[in-house]
Amino acid sequence: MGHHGGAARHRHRRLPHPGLWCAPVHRGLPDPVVHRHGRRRPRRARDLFPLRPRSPREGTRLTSAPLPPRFEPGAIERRWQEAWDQAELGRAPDRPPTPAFTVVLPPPNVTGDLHLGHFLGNTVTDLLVRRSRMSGVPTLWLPGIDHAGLSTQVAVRAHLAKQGIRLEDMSRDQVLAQVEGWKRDHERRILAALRAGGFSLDWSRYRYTMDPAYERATRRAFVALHKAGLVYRGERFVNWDPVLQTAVSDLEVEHSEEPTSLLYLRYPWADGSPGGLLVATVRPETIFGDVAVAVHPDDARHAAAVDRKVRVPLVDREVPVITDPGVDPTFGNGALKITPRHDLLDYEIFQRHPGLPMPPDVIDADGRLASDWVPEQFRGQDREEARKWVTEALRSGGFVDHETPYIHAVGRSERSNAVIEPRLSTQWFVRMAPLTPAVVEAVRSGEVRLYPARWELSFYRWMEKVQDWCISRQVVWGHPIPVYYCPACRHETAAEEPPAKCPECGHAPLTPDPDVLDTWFSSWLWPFATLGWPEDSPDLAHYFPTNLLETGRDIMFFWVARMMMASYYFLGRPPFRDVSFTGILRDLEGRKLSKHLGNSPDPVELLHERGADALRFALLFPSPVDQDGVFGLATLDNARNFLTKVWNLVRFAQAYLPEGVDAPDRAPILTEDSPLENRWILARWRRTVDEFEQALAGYEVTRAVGLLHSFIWYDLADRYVEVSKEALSGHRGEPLRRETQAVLLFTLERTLRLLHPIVPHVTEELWHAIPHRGTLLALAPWPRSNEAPDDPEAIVAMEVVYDAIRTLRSLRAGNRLAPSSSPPAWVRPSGEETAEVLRAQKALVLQQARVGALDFLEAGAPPPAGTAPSVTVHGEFFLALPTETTPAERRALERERAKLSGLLAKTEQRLADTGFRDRAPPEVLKAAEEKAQDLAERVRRIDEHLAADTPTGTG
RNA sequence: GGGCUCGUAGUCCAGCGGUGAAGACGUCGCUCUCACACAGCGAAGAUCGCCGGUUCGAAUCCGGCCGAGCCCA
Repeated sequence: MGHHGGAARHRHRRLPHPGLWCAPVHRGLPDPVVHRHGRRRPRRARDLFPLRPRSPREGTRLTSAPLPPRFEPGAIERRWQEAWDQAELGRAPDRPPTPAFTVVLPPPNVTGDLHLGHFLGNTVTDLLVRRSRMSGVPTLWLPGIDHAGLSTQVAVRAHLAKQGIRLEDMSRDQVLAQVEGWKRDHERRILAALRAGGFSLDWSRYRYTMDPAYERATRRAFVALHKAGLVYRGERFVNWDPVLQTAVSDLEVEHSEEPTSLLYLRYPWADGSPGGLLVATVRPETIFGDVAVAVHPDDARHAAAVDRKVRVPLVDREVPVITDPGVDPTFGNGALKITPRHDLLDYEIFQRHPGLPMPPDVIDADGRLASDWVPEQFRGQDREEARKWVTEALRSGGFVDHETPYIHAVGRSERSNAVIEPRLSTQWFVRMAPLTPAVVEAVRSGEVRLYPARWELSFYRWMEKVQDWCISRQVVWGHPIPVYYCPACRHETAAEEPPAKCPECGHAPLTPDPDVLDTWFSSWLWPFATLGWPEDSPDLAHYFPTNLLETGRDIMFFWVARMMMASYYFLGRPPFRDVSFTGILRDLEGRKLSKHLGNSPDPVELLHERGADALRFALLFPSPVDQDGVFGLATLDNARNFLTKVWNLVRFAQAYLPEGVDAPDRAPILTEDSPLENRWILARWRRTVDEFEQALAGYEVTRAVGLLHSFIWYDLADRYVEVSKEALSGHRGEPLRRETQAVLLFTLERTLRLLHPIVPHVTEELWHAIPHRGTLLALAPWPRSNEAPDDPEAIVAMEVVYDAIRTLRSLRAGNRLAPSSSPPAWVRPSGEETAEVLRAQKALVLQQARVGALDFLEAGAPPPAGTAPSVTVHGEFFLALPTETTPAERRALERERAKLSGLLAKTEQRLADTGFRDRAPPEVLKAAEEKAQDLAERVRRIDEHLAADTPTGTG
């Protein structure tokens, strides 16, 4: 494997690492269900209403054996991953017949391993990608990795240091060999992790930022920008990392506030007059590079000092006192020493005063004092160390007037944590200003949308003040800068291929630029370079612009913004339509999950312990994707419990579905006689699909997953299954049994399809355990809500029924009735509609509330004796009690009364308010009036019950 | 210094102008009822950070304060 040498020849059309994860690849699809334990399926039936008889040609699979009682993810996940590979599930067509849905994977850095954040982003993407694929849209999710130049070299450097080897002591080739080895190792681990997560990537299009074609694209971009004058070389202030000895970009510097000491130094007057000028500094070690002392022109305190000369302490060099508006008069004493090579502000002031001499670097590339401007005894000392020694010397020389504690803004290199040394040096830069307008306009016009949209503000703000981007790095690992210098005429040539001789003077050979490019200079081409740019490739035509970028907002500026710049510049089009920012995962203490803090579990380990599906579900379910989310082990337990629930739901269905059932092609046609629960579950399913889709359209993944979760658990499992058991057992007649089987199968099968993009493995397994059509769930058509009928009345009616059931159950539990007892109950419905529903669904109430009878009371009829009452929105319920009303029950009634009369008072108060009557919309007014009536009625009834006091006997 | 986000039951969070403030974990009862105790049923638990304003009406909008976090200099 090693390098992707093939990349240059044709586009990759092979699994990148055969043998990497697929032990022997199985030839066909795996046998779906070959479980050994479990009960034998009961019953047989044929001619199922309204299913058609099974026809053998249609690939319908039968339940071959019951599922084991417990869900064990390990073997199942491996099996289906192999099946998907075998089917080349992720592979996008070369010539998609219809517009495609494209996502590029943010390429993980070969620096390290995947962390949970990657898994979160990938799970969200896989959800959308699988859904798109099932919807019949040609779908491409393109994987790849990033060489991550500087950070990988730093990682390898640290790794070698542990063995006592200094990277700096190795030759360039040795370093490259080391880094290559590291890359191969991590690439293997990253790819194995991606696969274990069940992510349906198109491995045939796998890319690497250093494969030859990609390198060529990077060179093309550089040369084109160079030609356009947007890439230039110049001596500028850069952020210098003295440990890694390279320049880094502004974004790679992390700012923090650190305590230090502010020294007030007395610079003696050059003419020998007593006293001197007080100059405050936190960096006394740079004193040797001073060329002036500056004060603000309006600063009256120092007016007399202007144009005089002072002596730099310790070296006695004479420097002028100058004025410059850039001086902050509130800092220290208002006098600033000017060290042009070691501070950006000083440099700017220096440039406005042409008479000043340019000093040498008094701090060299590795952060040590150097140059003949530095007294011999300090040369070679490290900055930190030198600060102490110089301070000491200043003190003993009597130059320190006083010192104060000071909070200093310090920039540290993201990679080495070394304090950044601002340094004047010759580097390559990208001119950003010409690249930003198209990008800002894209977001403003909505051509590119950010989710959540509130990040747009930070986006604009950054764009407005973006500085030129330093892209040269003085390291080994990376894309060489494609510039060649002529030793003879000094001409510099930027070219995609090394020129044989100097195009100016014909001299040969030329000297290549020794530096490499910032990693992001290749990453910013990712969405189109992976599709074949700069070639006019078919993939670019079919799959670009991409539809979605799912990434962390920590790289919004590093990557997202820059990709947009590159894409608009090179292709004149956006790189993607939607950008969805994944939240940041936190632990229970609210800390960011990070390797550094040691609070970040290894996702691969979790995955092996708990299964990919559980991990995926845990990441999506309680973790707001657009906010930051909390991740803990409780979350994983939750996920496991849910998956077990689904598992058992299918086991239940298996047990009640007869042999020989065909897959549900469409929803069963219900009739006038169909029971409420069948109408209801289909209507609920339909509504769930609608809401699910709506949530996903706005990338509200958490909400979408939550909707499905509660539908499955509370509607399907808790209610429908419980209610339909009677019918499924055949106790309500054969036609109803067949209809209920059909409804159950349809709902379950379609729900597994909906759930599949979230937890693909277990749903694939379960789908194969029930009648279905097709070879893989992953390839089954995406459900449409209108497959099931809309039936709002059924939904309302079921709420009424469950209110009754809940009320009666509560009375049972509150009065400690034996579970086996089934006392009679009465209801006085609050209205005719409720009465009608309850009358029609009486059997359902009896069964679910376990009451022996439910009789309806007339409006004026006295409450039955010996009963416990409860009053709800839908009516008064009475449950016969074996004994008299308990004090506990009386207390419950009193509490209910207090609550209701409180509400009533509030509502009446509102109604009495003329402002409310005049200004509130009529429907709100009406609702309030009805509510007041209802509350008053219920309070009155409770009062009746309380007044009746002791029941007269047993019902 | 500039900007952004978040403070809702013991914990995590939903709701973002009119619903008796949703759910999950945890807690407390009762059930090992023939898919599931990784479960079911029932119950308790919240002055929606504090102060003021706008409005007929505020958890929801505005201002201030207090607390937590993030980003940019």
